[in-house]
Amino acid sequence: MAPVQTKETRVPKFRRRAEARPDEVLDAALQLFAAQGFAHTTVEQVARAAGLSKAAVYLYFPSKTALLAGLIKRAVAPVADLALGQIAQSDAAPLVLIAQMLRMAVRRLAAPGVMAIPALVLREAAAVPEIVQVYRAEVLDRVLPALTTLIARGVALGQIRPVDPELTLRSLVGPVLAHVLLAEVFGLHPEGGLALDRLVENHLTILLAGLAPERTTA
Amino acid sequence: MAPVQTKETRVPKFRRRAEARPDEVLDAALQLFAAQGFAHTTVEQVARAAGLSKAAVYLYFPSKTALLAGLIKRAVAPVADLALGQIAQSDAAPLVLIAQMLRMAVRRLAAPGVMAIPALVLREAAAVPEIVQVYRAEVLDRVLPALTTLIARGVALGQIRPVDPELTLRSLVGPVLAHVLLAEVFGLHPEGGLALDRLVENHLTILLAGLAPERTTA
Amino acid sequence: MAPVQTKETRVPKFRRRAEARPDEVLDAALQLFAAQGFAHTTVEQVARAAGLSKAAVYLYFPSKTALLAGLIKRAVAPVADLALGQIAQSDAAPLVLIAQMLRMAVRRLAAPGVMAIPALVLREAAAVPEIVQVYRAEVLDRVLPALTTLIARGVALGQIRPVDPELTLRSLVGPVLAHVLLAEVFGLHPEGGLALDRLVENHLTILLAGLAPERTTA
Amino acid sequence: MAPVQTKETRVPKFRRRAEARPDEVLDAALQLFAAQGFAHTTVEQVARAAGLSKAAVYLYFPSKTALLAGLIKRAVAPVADLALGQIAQSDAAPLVLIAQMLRMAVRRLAAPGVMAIPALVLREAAAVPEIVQVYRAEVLDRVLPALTTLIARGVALGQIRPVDPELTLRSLVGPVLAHVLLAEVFGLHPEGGLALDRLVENHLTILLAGLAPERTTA
DNA sequence: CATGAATGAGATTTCATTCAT
DNA sequence: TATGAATGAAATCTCATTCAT
Repeated sequence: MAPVQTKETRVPKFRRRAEARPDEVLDAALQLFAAQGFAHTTVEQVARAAGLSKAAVYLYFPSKTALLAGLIKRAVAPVADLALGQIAQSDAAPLVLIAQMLRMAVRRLAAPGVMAIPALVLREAAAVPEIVQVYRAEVLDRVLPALTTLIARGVALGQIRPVDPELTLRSLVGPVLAHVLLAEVFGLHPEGGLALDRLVENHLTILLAGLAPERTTA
Repeated sequence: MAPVQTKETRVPKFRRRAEARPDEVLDAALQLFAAQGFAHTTVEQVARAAGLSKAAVYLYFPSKTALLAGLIKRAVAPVADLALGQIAQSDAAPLVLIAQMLRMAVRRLAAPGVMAIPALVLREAAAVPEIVQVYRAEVLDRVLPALTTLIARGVALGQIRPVDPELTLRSLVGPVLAHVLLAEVFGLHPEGGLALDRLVENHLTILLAGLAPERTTA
Repeated sequence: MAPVQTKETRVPKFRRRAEARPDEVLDAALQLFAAQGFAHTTVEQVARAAGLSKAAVYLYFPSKTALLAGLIKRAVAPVADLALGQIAQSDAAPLVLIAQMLRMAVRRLAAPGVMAIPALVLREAAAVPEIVQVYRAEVLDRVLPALTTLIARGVALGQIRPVDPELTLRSLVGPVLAHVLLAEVFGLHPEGGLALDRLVENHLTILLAGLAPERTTA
Repeated sequence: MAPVQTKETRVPKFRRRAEARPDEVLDAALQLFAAQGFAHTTVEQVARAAGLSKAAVYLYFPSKTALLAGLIKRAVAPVADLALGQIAQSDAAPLVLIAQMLRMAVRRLAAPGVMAIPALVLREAAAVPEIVQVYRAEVLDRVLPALTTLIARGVALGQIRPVDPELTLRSLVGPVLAHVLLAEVFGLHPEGGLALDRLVENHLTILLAGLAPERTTA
C-alpha cells in the first residue's frame, strides 16, 4: 500500500525529501486522523500538514483509504513482530512471558502517537473495511493465536489454573485496551495521570494471582 | 408502508403510531449505524428504513447528530440506571456485587442491537463530540465512580487485596469490552460462538481469585 | 435510465415543473453536448442551462453518463420506431420503400437538435461505452437488419440488381451520414445551405438508377 | 514506423533513436487515442508506451493537443497528397479516375492504424478545434474541391448524368465513411469480415451505374 | 404531520503542465 | 536530452438540510 521504500542499509546518507516524504505524510495523517477522525479529515489537510500539495499526497498514496491502511501497517507491524519474536525465542515459563509481553507492549504504546492507533482502528474499522483486513492480517491473526497457545501451554504445564485459553486472552489484554480507550476516547485518566505502567503492574498483580493454580484446594 | 392515518377522529382502529415514531426512527438508525457506520449512513436511508420521508425525520430530530445522541441515550441510560440501583440497594459483599453486576451487564448486552452500541460510541466519538458528552454524562460519570468506590470498599474491608481501585476497574470491565469489540469490529469469536456468559464466568474465575486477599503470605 | 415518466394520457393538465424537468435537463444537455462535446461540458453547465442546481440534475439522472444515454435514447428511439413501422406496414416495392424511408429520415433529421445526435454518438462512443450499447440496441440492431432484408427482398424480386445487401446498406445511408457529419463537424455546407432534401433527391437519383436491374443486358 | 535515419555515419549500432523519437511518440499516441479516446488517454500513458517519461513528451510536443494534431497531420497528409497527385496527373475519364481514387483510398485505409483516424477526428473535433483546422486544411479543403471539380467535369463532358457535383460527392465517399464508422465505432462488420475492397466494388457497381447518363431516355 | 423538490457546500480524485536537477 | 517531483485547477458526485405545499 505504501510506496516502495527501499530502505537500503547502505548509503543512508542524507538525501532528504522524496525518500522521507511518505513517512512525513503518514505522520501528518496520524496526527489529524487521531484528532478529528478519518472521515472528518480531508486530504487537503493532511497535505498541508505535511507541507505538500493535495496532489502530491496522491503521488505517494493511491487513495485516502490507503493512507489509513499504510498508517496502521507502519505502526503496528513492528510491535507485532517484536511480540512474536519474544514469544518464539524465549523459553521462559508462560506466566513470565506473558508478564514480559504486557510490559513490553505497554512500553511501546507509550511512544508518542502509538496509543492513538488502536482507537483509530476501532473507530474506522466499520467504515473502511480495508482496515479490518490489514489489522487482522498484521496483528490479530498473528499475535492472538500465539498468546492463546501460550496460555494453553501454561495450563498444560500446570502453571496456570484450568481456564479457557481463548477467553482468558480477553482477560489478559482487555484491561489495557480499556485503559487506552477510556483515556483516548473519553479523556478519562485515573488520578495522577495516564500511568500506563502502573496500570500494568496493578493488572499483573491481579492476573497472576488469578491465574495461579489453586493451592488450598489440593 | 406505515398504516393509513386518517386524520379525522373517527376510525379509532388504526391509530397509535405518531407517538411511537421517534422510537421507530431510532430503531432504524441503530440498525444502519451499526451496520455501516454513522458517516456512511444517509438520513435518507434511515428515513426509508423507518418508513418515512427524509424530511419527516427532521420533524423529530433536529439533525443527524441528534439522531445518534438520542440513540445512545436511549440504549445505555437504562443499563446504567439498573446498575446504579443494584449497587445502591444491595448490601452484599463488594466482590459478590461485582460479580452480580458483570453478569447483569452481560445479560443486557446480549439483547439484540445493544452490543453494537459500545462499538458505535467508540467509533464516532471523535467525530461527534456530542456523543462523548452524552456517554460520559449518562454512563461513565455515573457508573465508573460507583464501581471504583465499590472496589475501594472491598479493599477497606479486607475482602480485596490492596489494589488501586481506579486501575482495577479496568481489569474489571476491560475483558468484556475486549470480547465485544473483538467480535463486533473484527468478527473474532472464540470457538463455539460468542458465548458472552462463558466469557464472564471465565473472567470471574480469574478475577475473583486474583482479587482475593493473599492467604499464604500469612 | 431516465427517471420514470408517468406520462399518463389522462390529466394532461398543467402541472409544470417536476413533471417536465427531466426533459428540460435533456434539452439543455443536448444543446451543450452538441456545442462543446460531452467531455468538455460540466454538469454544472447543464444544470444552469436548465435553470437548476447541479445537485438537482443528479436528482433526475444518476450520472453524467446517464444524461448522455438518456438523451440519445429519447432522440433516436422514436425515429427507429417510425422507420420500423413503415417497413412493416407497407407492402410497397422495396425500392419505393427505401426511397420513402430516406425521405422520412431526412425530414426527421431536419428538426432542430436532431442532426447533432449522430455526430454526438460517433464522437463520444469510444469514451462512453454505454452509448454504443444504447445506440446499437435502440437503432442499429433494429433498423439495419430490416433494411438489409428489404434490399435482399428487392434483389430476390428482380427489382434490384444482384448486389450484396449488407454492403449496399452502406451505399444507402452513407451519403446522408457524410452530409450530416461534414456539416456538423466541419461546418462544410454545400453552396446554398444545408439542403438536406436536395441531398436526398440527388442521392436517390443516383441510387435508384444504380440499383435498377440492368436493361441492356437482356 | 519510419525507417531508421542514422544521421551520423559513425557508431551505427546503438544509437538511432533521438531522431525517431517524435514519431515513436506519435505511434504510441495513435494506438492509445484510437483505443481509449483522446480525453481518456493521459500523457503519462503515451509517454510510457513510447518508453519515455512524461516530461520528455513535452520536449517534443508543446501540449497534448499538439500530439493529436501532429498525429492527424502525419497520417492523412500523405493520402491527400497522393490523391491530388493522381487527379492532377491523370487524364483518364472522370468516372475512371473516381473509381481509381476510391480503390486507392481504401487500400490506404487498410494499413494498420489508419482506419482509426477518421473516427478519431470526428470524435475529438468538437473538443479540440485545432483538429478541425488541421483536417480541413490538410484534407478536406484540398481533396473535396478537386473531386467536386472532377464530377462537374464528368457532367460537362456528358459522361455523368446531370447531378449536383457537391451533393454527389457525398454519394461518392459516404458509403466508405459509413462502412468505416460502423466497424470502428460500433464493431459492426458485415458477414465475412470487414472486406473493405468488397465494399468498394459493390459501391462502385451501384455508383457507376447510377451516375451513367441515361440511355433509354434519349 | 408529511413530503417531494431543491440546493449549498464540500470531498475525493485526476491530469496537463512546469521545473530543478 | 531526460526525469522525478510537485502542483493548480478542475470535475464528478454526495448529502445534510430547508421549504412550499
